[in-house]
Parts: sequence; structure tokens; C-alpha cells
Amino acid sequence: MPSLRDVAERAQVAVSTVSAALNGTRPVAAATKLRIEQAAAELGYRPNLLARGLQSKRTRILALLYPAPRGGFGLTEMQFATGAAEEARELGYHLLLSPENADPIEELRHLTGLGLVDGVLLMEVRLDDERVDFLTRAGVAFSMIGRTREPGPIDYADIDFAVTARDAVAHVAGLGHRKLAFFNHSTDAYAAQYGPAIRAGAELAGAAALAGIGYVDDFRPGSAEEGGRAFEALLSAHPDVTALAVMDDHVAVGVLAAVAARGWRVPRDLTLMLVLSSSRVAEMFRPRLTTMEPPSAELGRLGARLLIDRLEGRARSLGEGGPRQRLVPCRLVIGDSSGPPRRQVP
Amino acid sequence: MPSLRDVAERAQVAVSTVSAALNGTRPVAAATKLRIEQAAAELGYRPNLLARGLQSKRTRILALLYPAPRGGFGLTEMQFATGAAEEARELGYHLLLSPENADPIEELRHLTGLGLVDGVLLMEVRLDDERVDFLTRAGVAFSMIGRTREPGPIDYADIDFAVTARDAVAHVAGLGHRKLAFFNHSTDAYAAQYGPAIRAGAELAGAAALAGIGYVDDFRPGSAEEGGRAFEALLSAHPDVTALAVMDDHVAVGVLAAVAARGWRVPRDLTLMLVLSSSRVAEMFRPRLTTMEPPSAELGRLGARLLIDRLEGRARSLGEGGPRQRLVPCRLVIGDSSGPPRRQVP
DNA sequence: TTGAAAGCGCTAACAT
DNA sequence: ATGTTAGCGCTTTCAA
Repeated sequence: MPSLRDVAERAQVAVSTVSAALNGTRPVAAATKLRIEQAAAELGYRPNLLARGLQSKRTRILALLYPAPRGGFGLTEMQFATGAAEEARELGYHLLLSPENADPIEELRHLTGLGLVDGVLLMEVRLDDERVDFLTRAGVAFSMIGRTREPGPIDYADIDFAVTARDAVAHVAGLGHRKLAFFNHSTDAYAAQYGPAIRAGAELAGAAALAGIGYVDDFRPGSAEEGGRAFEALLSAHPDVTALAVMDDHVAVGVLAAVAARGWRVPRDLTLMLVLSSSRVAEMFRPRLTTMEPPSAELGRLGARLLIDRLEGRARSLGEGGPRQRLVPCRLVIGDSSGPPRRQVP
Repeated sequence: MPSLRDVAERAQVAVSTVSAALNGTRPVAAATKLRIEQAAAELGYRPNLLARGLQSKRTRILALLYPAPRGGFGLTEMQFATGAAEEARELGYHLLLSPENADPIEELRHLTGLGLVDGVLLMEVRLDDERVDFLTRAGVAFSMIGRTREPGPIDYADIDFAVTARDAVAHVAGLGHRKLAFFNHSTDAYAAQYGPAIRAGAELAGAAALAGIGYVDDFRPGSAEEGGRAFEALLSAHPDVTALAVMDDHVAVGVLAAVAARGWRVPRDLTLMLVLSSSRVAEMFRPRLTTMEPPSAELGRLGARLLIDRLEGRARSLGEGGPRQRLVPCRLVIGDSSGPPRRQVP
């Protein structure tokens, strides 16, 4: 690999001039610049990132931190990662994939101590997240995909649960439904302070109230079987529920089975929709399920962009330099599982 | 961040001694070593990877190259990535996520020119893959997840299609089936030299022949609808087919619908199985589908390991230093869609 | 067994 | 407008 010196020799100038010409750090005579660029091109010169980073304290490398997938990574998580990687690449950055081990803080301490990364992108942020405290204290630049309970002045990109809930409720209310049920994530996820579960529940409740329709979310099945049972329990407790939103794909499977078992059909007897599931999953059901599809890749891109903006001080220049927090709603993808409410049995 | 010099001062020794003590590069008196380690610990010293890399030409960073997902990444691809990242971390390496843009070779030239990565992990390898030629010529260390038509002396980890096919055929033959059909990937994927599609088809044919059962794979539906139609076409052309394996989840959806439409049931009238689909997907069907689940995370891990072994010269030390090629079969996960053949209508 | 010093490839003062 | 030089933090001869 040719170095700056090789280019300098070939162009008959000093290394600092080459550096300046290539980086635009200081004015260089047009003629010299041309010679330099030509020499660099002929040699196939590429700046050595390590040398540059060692000197400038900037590597243009970002780390994406994620908990080692408990139940295996879903499509959604993957899209955060690929979205972030693409945005980073387009802005001239690299993305390091950093699975967390048992001790995320130690992991972070290690990672940031290496001098390898300029900033950190946090995935799977919990409502109370120790990683956030650590990074803040350590003065490391970071942004979140998702957010803590009180993000304060921290950059993040997250789902706009308020708008998502409003859209979901508007969808079912528009079809004429008067009472919506919601099967949130399992109690475990809820207890684990899983932000989306808690926010989705709260916002759906609010949106339903605002729209003046009934709302229930007492059930939190965690599997297909539990989903089926929860559905039956739901109907006996609330026979007037005609629309159901569920967070978990597997639960939807169980609900559909229970619907069929009692001789009902979707959407004739029940409007069923997914929340936070990709349309690729939704369309594997029959009937194809309506879903509120999360803007995963977009959130990944945004998270990366926010971080890079901050690193480059752009956050400060435009606007007042405060935190930049971006909310993106899910997209309503209407399948074949949405319809008017069933005629109530008398 | 404390540097080597800080540690050296605190321990009252020369920097070179600290380096030696911490890396075991040369003998250091036990007492000195202890002092040094203590000083390092007290200071919370972390070696600067950039400085080390600049000097040693080794960064312990690997790049995972993948084509920007055409139809979006599947679960399988994701697991390659997380598997590789975990293995890398456990072996003291970092993994860079590198989406390819329009020009993969230029991308590669850039990436390897930066001096940032020690080696490259190739995903989505096609039967003829220009990236392989480039890396070989450029003398860059790499390994593949998947393989070219003639991998020659290149390290790779791939699915053992022969064993997978044999297991799949044994499964259906063991249930008493005498004729198996296979819906391969769509013609597009086939034409795109997608290795798994081509190898799976070839090996299933071979395995069926060896087991002495009939085999058809004339159909290549690419969607649920095409899957349904293909199924009907299959039955009229080969009414004696009682077992069907499909590569594509969506196609399975269509087949199930067609089965139901003609008043049939799975597995009573048809044994249906997935090939190369994760069990998480398979269990979302009703009935739960039998699947040959790809060892994705394992392949990711192996790919990373092979590459690291080579980088550390371990490939050469043990054995004769030739390429290391690892094949791992899919795992048969039996669902509720496998059963004995239907009684043939006369 | 340890220390001194050179240098990896680059950036950024400081000089000219 | 360009050249000279001093490091960034580390590894690695070479001396002592």
C-alpha cells in the first residue's frame, strides 16, 4: 500500500502538502493540487485510517451495541442494524457490530477504552438503562434506537407510539368498531421494562379513550397456545370486543386457530391486526394480517445520522444544539384481516 | 485515557518493558511484571488499538461483506452476522458490518486499502463470484459463508447439502412416501447463481434416486399465489406425489391454501416440509411445518473462526495448512406436517 | 532482565 | 503556497 510519502515523492512535494491537498485542510495551488491528485490516483493511494485516527482522535467508526439476542434476533432488529450500517457508509463511517456479553458495562468500558470508536449506537434500550448512565458519565458520544423513560438531553430515534396508536385506533374505529382489545407482550417483557410494550399499551389506551371507543388490555399471552386461551377468556369477559391488536406474531397464530375453532372467520367475525410486526411477516398469514409496521431500517438510519451529526458538531451549528429526538410512526399496512364489526349475537 | 507511558511512569520502568510485560513478548521479571500489572489496573489502562495496529499491521478487525439486501434481509442472514460477531468477540476480534453498494469490487478495494481490516468474511457467495477473484488476487485473507462453484483452496463454511438432502429424503421415505416433489427457489434466484438453490435441487435429486423414491422438481413458484397454482399443476402432472418440500416460506403459504381449497389436510393428504427455513418461521404455520433448519449462526461462527485461524497462522500449523472447509447439515425439526402418505385414490 | 530509540502513516503547528 | 518537524501510542530492534 502506497503511503502519503510515496505520493509526495511522485508529485515532488512535501507530505504535508499532499495531506492538505487531499483533505482541503489548507489552500493549495491548483497546479500542485492537480499533480498530487494525479500521483495519488496513479499509485492507487488510500489514506491509512489507523494512522489518521491515531493522530486526529477520530476514526469514523461507530459501534452498534445490542444485547446478545435472547430469543434470537428478529427481522426488526436486523433492520436497525442494516439501516444504520447503510447510513453510516453513506456518510463515510463504518459500523462495528458489538454483541454484549454478560456484563454490558464492562463491555462498554472496554470498547470505548480502545480508542477505536468515535461513538456508540444503543439498541434495545430499556426504560432504565445503565448503559446510558455509563456513557453519559464517560462523556462518550452516543445515540439510542428507542429511549429511556426520561431521555432528557439524549439523542434518539424511536417509534412514535402516539401517532401509531392513533392511526391504529382510527383504522378500526373507521371500520365501525366500538371496542378494541390489545394483547401486549408477555408479562416477562413487560416486567423487563421493554419500552415498546409499555408505550404501545399506554398510547393505545389513550387513543381509544380519545376516539371514544372501548379498550381492554388485561391479557398478555406469550405463545400461540396462550394466545388462543387468552382470546377465549377475552371474549367471555368482553363479548363486545370486535377488534383485536396483538404485539406478538406467535400469539396471532393462536388467536387465528381459536377463531377457526369456534367457527368464526377473520375478518367477518373479528378484525385482527398486528402491532410492530413487519409486513413480510404479516403477509405470511391467511388471511393476510393488517399490521402497524415499524420503520426499523429508518430508525437505524436515523440513529446513525443523529450520532454522526453530533460527532461532527452539526447538531450544535444548526438550531440550538440541544438533543435531537426523532419519532417515526409505524406504517399501517392493511391486509385482509380488517373489516366491519360482526353483528353482535343478541 | 492513560497510555503505555503513564503506566511505565507509575511502575517506574521503560515503556518497552510495559509492552513486553502486558503482551508476553519477552521475559519480564516476575516482580516487575507484577508492578506493571498493578499500575495498569490502577490506571485502568487499555491499549490503543489504532496505535497497535499502525505498528503491527494487525487490527483484529474483520469485515462482514453482504450485498445490500434485495428483498430485505431474512432471519437466516441475520444469524450469520450475529454468529460471526459473537465468535469474533470471543476470539478477541471485532466485526465490521459492510453493506455493499452498487460496485462491490470498488467497495472491497476501498475497504481493504484503508488498512483497517485484517480479513474479510464474504456472505451471499454466488457460484461465480467476482469478489473472490479480487480478494485472491489482492492477497487479502478471507473466508466465505457459502461457496463458489469451485472453491479450490479457499476457506469456507457452508451447508452440507448432501447430508441435508439425505436426511430429508430419509424422513419422508421413512414415513412410507414413494414420491417426493421439491419446489425450488424461483427461476430468478436460480438464474442468479444462487448456490443453495442449485445445490439443494441437485442433492435432493441424488438422494431420492439413491433411496429409490420418485422425485420431481419441475416447478419453481416465487410467491404464495404461484405456489398454490404450482401445487395444482404438480398434482395433475404427478398425482402420485405425496410429499412436498419447499424452499420458500411464502410458497408454503400458498400450498397450504391450495391444500385446504381442495378439501385436503396436512399431513393427512400431504406431507409438507420446509427446506432452509428457520424453525421460528416453521412453527408459525398451522399445522407447524417440518423443516430442515439451516445452521445459520453456526455457519457465521465457523466462517469467522476459519478466517481468524488463517490470520493467526493456525491453519498452517495444524494439519498441512491447506484450506479448511466445513460443511454443516441442516437440522431436521419435525413439526405436525409430516405423516404417512395418503391412500391413493384409485 | 531492562532501557533507549526508531518508526508505523498521518495531521497540524510552525517556518519559510 | 509550501516545507519542516513534532508527535499520536504502540511494537520492536538493538544496546546495556
